[in-house]
Amino acid sequence: MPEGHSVHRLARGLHRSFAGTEVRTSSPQGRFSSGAEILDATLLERAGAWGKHLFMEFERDEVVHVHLGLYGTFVKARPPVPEPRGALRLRLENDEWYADLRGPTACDLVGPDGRDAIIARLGPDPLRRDADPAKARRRITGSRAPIGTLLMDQSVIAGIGNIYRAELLYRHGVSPFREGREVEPEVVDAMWDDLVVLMKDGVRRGRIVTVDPDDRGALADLDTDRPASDDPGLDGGEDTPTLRRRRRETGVYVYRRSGRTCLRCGSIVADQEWGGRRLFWCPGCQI
DNA sequence: GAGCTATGTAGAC
DNA sequence: TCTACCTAGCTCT
Repeated sequence: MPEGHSVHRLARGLHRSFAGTEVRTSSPQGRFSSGAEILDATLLERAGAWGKHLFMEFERDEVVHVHLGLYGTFVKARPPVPEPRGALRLRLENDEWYADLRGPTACDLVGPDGRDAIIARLGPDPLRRDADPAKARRRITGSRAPIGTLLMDQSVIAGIGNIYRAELLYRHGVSPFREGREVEPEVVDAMWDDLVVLMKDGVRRGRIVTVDPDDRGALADLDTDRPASDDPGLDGGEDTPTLRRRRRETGVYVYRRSGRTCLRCGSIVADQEWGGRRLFWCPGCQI
């Protein structure tokens, strides 16, 4: 599910399985046929991510840029390699692994200059060691745009999506409608530091959890009639539809919890359509 | 099984 | 501002 943490996780997985090997490439769907033909049997040197953008760098300065968009998937598995089905944009194969890319917004051969041009449009990425949070602070505290809009702008911070936006603003008590310049610089810095921790945790878990451990039981009580402590395996291991649902419900404070009770103040979590996306916030806690 | 919804962006108009 | 992308999890029947 493509917010920045999942793209980084994906890039690491592809790097581990394909870097240093000659990769067979194909585009059964046909929409990346020319690229797949050029890349076939070429050495993959590295895979990496910047925000929600994935880059696979091959020998001879060939670079593939992938953006999963809203519902793209890139799934890696061990052979036997199944017959292609559906709209399979790109398949990577070596002797140990194969990986199938479906439904991306972007899958292009861009070269080093194209990669650099894409990165130049992006703001600092909290998951990268070379990130400069001062750039994000300057963009936010110098803007009249609402902080809820700024956080989703990938040129301000790369990798945040709708969930991290909603949860980060909640955790810091900031209304999404407050102008960027009205948010104190020390609050922006605290939000950045928090985001680094949350997104690293997201990479490790493979899912977004923003609720502090002490709050999880209380939130589960609000969302269901049963205490969370009755549910071993809530934090991993066992995987059933019920557990998946309860993990999602207890993993976030406000995202897709509209109409439910805020854990901290008892207000009803609100939502509205805003800039083409659904916005979730607590009118009591976030000012 | 059908229908709905969504963690997003690029490009056309 | 609208549409394409055309997946996959969830809810309802």
